[in-house]
Amino acid sequence: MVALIAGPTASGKSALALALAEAAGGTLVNADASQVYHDLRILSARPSAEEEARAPHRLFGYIDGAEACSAARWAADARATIAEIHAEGRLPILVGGTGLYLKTLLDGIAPVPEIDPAIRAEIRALPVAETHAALALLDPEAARRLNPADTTRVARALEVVRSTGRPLAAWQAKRSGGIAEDVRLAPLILLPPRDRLYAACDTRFTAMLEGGAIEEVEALLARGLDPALPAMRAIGVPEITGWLRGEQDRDTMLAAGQAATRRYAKRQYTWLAHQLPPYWPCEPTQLNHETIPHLVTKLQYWVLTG
RNA sequence: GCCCAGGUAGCUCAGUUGGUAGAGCACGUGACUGAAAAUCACGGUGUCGGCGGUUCGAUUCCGUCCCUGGGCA
Repeated sequence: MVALIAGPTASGKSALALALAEAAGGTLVNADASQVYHDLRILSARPSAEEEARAPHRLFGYIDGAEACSAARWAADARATIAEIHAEGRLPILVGGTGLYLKTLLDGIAPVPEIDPAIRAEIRALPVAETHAALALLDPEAARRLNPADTTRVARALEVVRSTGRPLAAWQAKRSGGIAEDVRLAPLILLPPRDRLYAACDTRFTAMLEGGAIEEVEALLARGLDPALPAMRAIGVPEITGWLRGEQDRDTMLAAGQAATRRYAKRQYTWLAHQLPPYWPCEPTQLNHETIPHLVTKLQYWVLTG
């Protein structure tokens, strides 16, 4: 049995997961793409030391910011971690907001081999237009299918065909590594009212600024990392960096950080509402001290009854 | 009180030599197979400050009032 609590940022999923862990002897497993980075405690809203002391936490802050995680890497780590937790006789509780990571863990992903780092670096240094033109020669089908401005996907398609000699679509005909067939799942998707969620996003970014986010960015900048790394692109890092460099005033930076948080929550909302199995239960109310115990009870029942 | 400059989308602003208006951001809808807190697609949401006047027609011209900013007293 694996419990799964998914929801957009600032939906209160961590508090619910922690309460379930305490009630059911569970171990939290992070399923959030930014909370994996050690350098981002405050900006990724990772659980505090006090919260981590209340129940075992896994896959939080376990990757150095100088590295780039990926859906496949996280899913492999999560698969192994879940097996360990089961061996301990505890309940794994997946908690996070990165839909692609969860889908990869459950349904697997195309078994594309590692990309030659030199090819990847070369392609990412190119302007999209050139990448797309190169893709049109090596994988015309992908070039037609993808939007020419979609830098991430166009680069991915080109690096795959150049590094492996096969087009991406050929690899994607098959998925591997998913655990959905092997485990029983007790899922819950949190979809709180949009206005409440946005208010929580705004409050959250303000609190981060007052709670050490600036020092966190300063420390990150002191490392001199590539700005293209995921840890350097996390919400708040570019905004605070711009302010520290005097490119914008504090109010502008605050508003930009809040807007980025809201837009992120909205994309998660769309993803969770459309890309996950439609029969998964949803929780449409805002979580608070009254609703959390009720949901914990409900989840415990689902866990027990499978 | 007088003089200037403004008042157009949620915000910052363009613009219309008179034919009811458009950019960026915000916002909305959506896509998503190894960077996903990423990347991308589509959508203009509006008493053009109020009230009069001129005109076939006013957001545009005129009058007046209100509001904001600056200056002079």
